[in-house]
Amino acid sequence: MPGTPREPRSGRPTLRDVAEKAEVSAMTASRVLRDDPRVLPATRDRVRAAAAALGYRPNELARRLRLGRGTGLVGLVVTNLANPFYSRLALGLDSVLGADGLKTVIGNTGQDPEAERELVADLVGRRVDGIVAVPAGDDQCHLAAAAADGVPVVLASRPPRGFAADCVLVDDYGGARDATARLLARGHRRIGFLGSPPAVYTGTERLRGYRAALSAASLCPDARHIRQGQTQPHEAERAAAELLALPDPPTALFCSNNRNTIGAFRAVRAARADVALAGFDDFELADALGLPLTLVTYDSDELGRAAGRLLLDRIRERGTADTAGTADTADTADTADTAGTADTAGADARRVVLATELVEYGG
Amino acid sequence: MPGTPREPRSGRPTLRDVAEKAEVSAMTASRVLRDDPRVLPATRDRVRAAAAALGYRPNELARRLRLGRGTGLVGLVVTNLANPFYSRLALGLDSVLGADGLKTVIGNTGQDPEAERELVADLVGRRVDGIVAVPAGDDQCHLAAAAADGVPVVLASRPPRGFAADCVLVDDYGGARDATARLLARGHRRIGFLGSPPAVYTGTERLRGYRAALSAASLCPDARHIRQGQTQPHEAERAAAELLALPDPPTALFCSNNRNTIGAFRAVRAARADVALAGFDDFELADALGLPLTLVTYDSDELGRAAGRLLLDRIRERGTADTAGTADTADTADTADTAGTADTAGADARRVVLATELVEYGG
DNA sequence: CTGTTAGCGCGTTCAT
DNA sequence: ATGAACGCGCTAACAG
Repeated sequence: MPGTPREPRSGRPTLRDVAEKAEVSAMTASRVLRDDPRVLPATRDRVRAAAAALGYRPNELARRLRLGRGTGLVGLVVTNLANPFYSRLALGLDSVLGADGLKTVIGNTGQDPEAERELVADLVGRRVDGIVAVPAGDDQCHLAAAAADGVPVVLASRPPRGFAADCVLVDDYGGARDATARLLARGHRRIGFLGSPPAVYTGTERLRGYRAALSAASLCPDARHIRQGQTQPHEAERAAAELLALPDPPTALFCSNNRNTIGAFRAVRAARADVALAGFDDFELADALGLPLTLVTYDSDELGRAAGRLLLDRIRERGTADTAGTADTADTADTADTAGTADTAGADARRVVLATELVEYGG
Repeated sequence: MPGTPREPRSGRPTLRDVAEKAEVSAMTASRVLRDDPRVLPATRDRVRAAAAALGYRPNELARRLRLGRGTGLVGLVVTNLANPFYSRLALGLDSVLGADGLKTVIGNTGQDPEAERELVADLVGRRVDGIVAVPAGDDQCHLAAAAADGVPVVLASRPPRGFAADCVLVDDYGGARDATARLLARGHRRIGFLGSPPAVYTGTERLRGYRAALSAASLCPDARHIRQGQTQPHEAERAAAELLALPDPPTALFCSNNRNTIGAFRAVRAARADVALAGFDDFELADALGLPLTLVTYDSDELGRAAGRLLLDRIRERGTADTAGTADTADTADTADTAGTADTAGADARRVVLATELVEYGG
């Protein structure tokens, strides 16, 4: 005979084990454990006892496979979980998903685009019910592919490029503009900029905001005062130090994220320079640095929660829509071949933008 | 007829779809996609083309179910992912697991013991291949149950209570003792203690270390100078302020974690008091606070990596051991009833302890 | 109320 | 080199 018939399976007790022990069929056991009412109380108790004795836990995977309702898993794709920004995102996301019985699978790419591709492919293979991603580079083909495969995708902090997907953004432009404007209002005229690599969406948006504020004040930003490309505080510190060493150094700095703000702070303090500091992102102890600091803040947990809500909507949408095709009982057989084109029906992509707020520290 | 025979299934293309399109049997398609060599190159190409055209992705879940080799998922149970301590743990863990093709499922309990129970049960139901946990309270029954169910469990930062499991710890006692000893060496005699609730293992171990240092200097710690129970910086700040307001206040404070250190720092600065500060856990900007600070540091990523390695060992162990029972072809049927007792065979529980180091900031 | 049949998507075993 | 049957663990549909 092909399969080994009734070998004492290695691992955990199965539904049939429970059924045999309770001397009922697997079906009855299944009903009991699913709290199906139409079961004789006596039988129910026997089954429950058997299950308890065996330490039976239903195999959620097999069940989901049978039900075809998805895995109850959502993939989270980020570059660096150690960054508080991402860990808060993860937390906010998980809190919303968890309330709906979904679990979050983390995928840390460490800035590697190739790792990101593989990760997304792996998640799709695992049949996650959805993906929340903060893509590292500007190539989002893998996400587009996943979306085309019918996996709901939500982007956080960056908009989709080249395909349709929901996203939740921060008001990068407005926040940066307002913070820069505040420096201008204090009389600063030479304001430097420290930011992430140009490929990073948030960084360039914030640069746009910075430029807009300068333009509004009829100022032309000095190209030598703009430094992009710093990812870590020590890189930012070095870049800031170089700006401060210029013949006519800036009297204020705007930093496009907390890594750059912290680096700039160190440089300014080391140089004992009288330079005003402003930056995007709040961070712990920002108020304790002994330097005046203007920060653009926002609710970073809400970023994750909003992403979670968008995703949940799409997941539910997919669950109910099902076979709501246009033509009914179509028998034109040759159309079957052209299947496989994106199934991104539903409503158009939504975009949530989180407001920012300016706070002043130190002084 | 029962099951709807050949309805155009809703979701994604399946192996059979590929097979039909390539005009081969499902088996052949399966072989091609698994790179089985014994297949005619021509057939192989047809199948590959069909798969590509359909955008086919093998269902990893169904595959794993069939193979019975587990899900490739590992559960991580922590109280607060927003705390850098836990996010680094997650990162270190995921880096080790990812190299072996395993994915990490996060479970954030938010200090709620009940949530922790449910979470662990859910993870077991999902058939994770293992669990890494930092239990919140001292009741670890749920973890013990999981372990008894045959799921490898590794504890991080706290030892198992009431059952056998691998764990990776930090040298809480030694680190706290050394830091306190350094304060003593500087001439301090009244040293306060700020720490987490008594139920937290690390907190009480660090308290033990603090006490040991005092004893070694023939000092008896003043009970009024010991404050446990602070979880957040603002609670710690308040507690520290109360210590500083005492008739004969401590001239130095030892804090059992970074939440307490940060709170204490704020209190000391607010009071402009000349109080020396020491604490467990490093944190960003600790060097920039303008106050001398002695910190007990350790490699918090390594905590996660070590946990990952321990877990991987156990998972592999379980994979190979399989049916290595003692008796062969045993037919003594009545022993089947007593199944369900812990299967925690393998080697005895291992315990990894991470070394700590003292660093001095500020000054 | 309970048992039988069938199949989710896949891979192993045996046959051709 | 390819295909048929069977089962992983579980449940919806139909009997009885």
